[in-house]
Amino acid sequence: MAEPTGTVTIGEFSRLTHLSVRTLHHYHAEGVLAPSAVDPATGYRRYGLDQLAAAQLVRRLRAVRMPVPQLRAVVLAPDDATRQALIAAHLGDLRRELAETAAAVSSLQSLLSGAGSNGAVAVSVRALPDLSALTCTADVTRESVAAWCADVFPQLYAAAGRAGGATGPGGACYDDTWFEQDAGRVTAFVPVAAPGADVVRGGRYAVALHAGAFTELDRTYAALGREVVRLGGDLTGPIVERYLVTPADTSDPRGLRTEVCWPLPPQEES
Amino acid sequence: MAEPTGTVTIGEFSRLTHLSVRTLHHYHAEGVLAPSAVDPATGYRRYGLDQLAAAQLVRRLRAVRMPVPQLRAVVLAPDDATRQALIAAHLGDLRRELAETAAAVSSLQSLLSGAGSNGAVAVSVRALPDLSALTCTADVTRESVAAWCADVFPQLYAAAGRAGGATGPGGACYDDTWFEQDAGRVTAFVPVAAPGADVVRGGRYAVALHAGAFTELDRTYAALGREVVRLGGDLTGPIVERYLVTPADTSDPRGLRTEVCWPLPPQEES
DNA sequence: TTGCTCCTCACGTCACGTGAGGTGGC
DNA sequence: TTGCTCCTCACGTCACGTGAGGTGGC
Repeated sequence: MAEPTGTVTIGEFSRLTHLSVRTLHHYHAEGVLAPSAVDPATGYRRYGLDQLAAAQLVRRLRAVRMPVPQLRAVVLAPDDATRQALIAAHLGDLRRELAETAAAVSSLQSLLSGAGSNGAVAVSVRALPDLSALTCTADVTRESVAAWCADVFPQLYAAAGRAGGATGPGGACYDDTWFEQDAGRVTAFVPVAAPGADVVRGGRYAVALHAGAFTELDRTYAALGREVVRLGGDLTGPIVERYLVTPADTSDPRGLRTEVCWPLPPQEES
Repeated sequence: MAEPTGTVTIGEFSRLTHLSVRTLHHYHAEGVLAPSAVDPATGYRRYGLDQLAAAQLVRRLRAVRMPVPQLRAVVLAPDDATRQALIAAHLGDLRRELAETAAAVSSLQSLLSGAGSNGAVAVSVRALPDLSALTCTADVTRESVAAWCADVFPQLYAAAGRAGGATGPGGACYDDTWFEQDAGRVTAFVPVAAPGADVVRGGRYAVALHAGAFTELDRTYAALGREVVRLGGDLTGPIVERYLVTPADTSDPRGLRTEVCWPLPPQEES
């Protein structure tokens, strides 16, 4: 009893869906919305009226910025549960994106309002001792580093507990290219007294205490780096962050405390 | 008494600002963040530490997706008031964008929940008479059409009042390419009894009543277009929308009522 | 002198928009 | 037969990322 559904040209389908002809070409090439028939001689496309529902869905998913490959996965989904899961996953991404934008806006406003501006960051010079510590090293990108830390630090602290307890706050070493590339080798560590542990090399460092969210760290980095230059440093070498108050300790980003340690060249004799 | 501020290489500046070297190259080429000096022999760039503040601002503005040309306008702004105004304008754009995304999400959800789905749209066939009306025609894009209507309809209704009053709801004719190109010629009209007015041509139309926000119109268009095809129409010719309940009448988008009229070919004799 | 940093092309990405140049359908 | 629609390249957009291939600085 299914009504035979008619078929229409690409121009007509364009007017029905409010998708441009070029966009329909694109979706055909990408396998997102293939016409129901293509004339083998002329290449003319015909679309079925039963494709209108899919076209509406595609239009709305693009309106919420779903990437085309995911779009294809949605329309090719074998069943409705899969489809719903893909869409829900994207809406989750979108929610995170919006939260990041909101955070970026307030970060911008705090920069403009000049809160804690211009050298309010105190920088000290310290000789940090070698530390015996439990460590974990991996190649991490900036966008995955928060998740990686949330995964690895509980494990390190648990292991430290079994080895007699942590003897100081945990931290991480970042290859200096990490801050140029937004990706690279990171070593997380938790200091312990156990003799068999790894060693985190100490040395002479310029140290600044950062109070607040990790997204604001660049302000502390800039102030600290300025001092490093003044002290004759060349801004190379692995940077150490020590997490004094972490997201595991407080849910208020303003309560976070992070020590940033930038290596200095060995002190000259004078 | 100004401290002489040192200068650093591009790699060092990259580590200080968390902007990649390639990004700094790009901002130099675009005139957003030019280095304080370029070695004429080698092309090596040097950045001043006094450029750190500008770099931080640029980084935050990009984090809220300000386009690079606007970025340049911000850093080149002659005074702080101009700068603040440009930033505020962008934050306004951003707010509108977020509102649109939120609307698109709820539109998607209403599509998925199947509210008013599958042919719940009633389509009737009517012969519309020629109308004498006050009109206003312009080339308008989809993104500017709401603002254009909000501008032009009050003027048309005011003029209609001086001409004896509107004799029916206002509306607009859209060239059929408008829905393919998202841009084109639109004629807004308000019917009046006055003899000297323009004439909006009538004819045989398939008509559907759309209840709800304009962003949901594509669903009514699809259902209506399906009927037009069934009735032998070829989906060409100018489409008429008549605004029975407009944003000027209600602040609840669900209360909006729009009649969509798609032209049909002249009735065949049988 | 050896690495390391820096340089300039130049192509790739993403989702289409925009002609260019040519052909089919009524 | 004349317009109109449709077709396929192919380049442009935007903000960089990613090598390629070569040179300067310590």
